[in-house]
Amino acid sequence: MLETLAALAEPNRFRIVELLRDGPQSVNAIGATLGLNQPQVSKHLRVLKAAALVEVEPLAQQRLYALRGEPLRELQTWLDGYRELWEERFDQLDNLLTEMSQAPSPTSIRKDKRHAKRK
Amino acid sequence: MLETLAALAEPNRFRIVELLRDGPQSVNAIGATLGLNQPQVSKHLRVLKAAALVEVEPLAQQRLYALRGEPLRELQTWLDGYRELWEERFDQLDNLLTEMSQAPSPTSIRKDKRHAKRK
DNA sequence: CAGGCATATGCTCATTGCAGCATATACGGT
DNA sequence: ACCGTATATGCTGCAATGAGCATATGCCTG
Repeated sequence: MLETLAALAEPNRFRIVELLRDGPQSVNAIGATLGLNQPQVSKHLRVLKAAALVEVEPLAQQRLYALRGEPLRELQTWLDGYRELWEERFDQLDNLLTEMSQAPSPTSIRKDKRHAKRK
Repeated sequence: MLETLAALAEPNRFRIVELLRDGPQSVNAIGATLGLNQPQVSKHLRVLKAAALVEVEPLAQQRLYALRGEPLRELQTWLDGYRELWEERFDQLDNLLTEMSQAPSPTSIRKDKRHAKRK
């Protein structure tokens, strides 16, 4: 997960991923499209491959890099655990503040109350 | 988007986000839970705030940091554009290869993970 | 099998980013 | 006003990382 995020966080790698969304590409094709030098493309692809975000298929002397969905799917799954943050209507922070604003003694701050929202 | 990814890609920040999933926390509470020094927590929170992943609400001398769903939602939306990669059955790479490989020599599927080391 | 194309690797340099420590600032209680 | 608590900021050192350039490796074709 962290590896996926780190791989995607780099601007050029992000662009590569977006480019590969439309189908596999050769290293040179990627470099030409994005205006990157070939060695740099290879290095970025190496990182993406280490993160399992791409797979390679040699074709003649070329290497066709294709996007792999699995890591992205895992990201999706992880994000699903946070859906409640925008799907549900109640604002945790506001609730908490409203709740303790009527509590006169702030010395005893109980942080966890009913925030356990099921997961 | 890139900022969101970069913010999440850092291990400790990732842990902070996961921690804040269960509700707002003060800086010290976060540090205590995750075993981080206070200054470092503040710095990480700064990055998270710059990425709009958290919001602050001052309470007495404390600052309560709460998770914001919006950036995560945007990530979700972005990922939705890649759903086809794992939801649909057809494999783009295989299609492409089959299509353009009228070359009789079968592109031998040898998945050699190790690069040939230079001698 | 020599030569050329496509890609990978090695090296250096510059930048970035995180951790640690010290210190500054904000706020509340006494 | 003074002190303690809570948090933020500044500075330094160090490790990681990306870009550029040169070069090695792999593979096809004549």
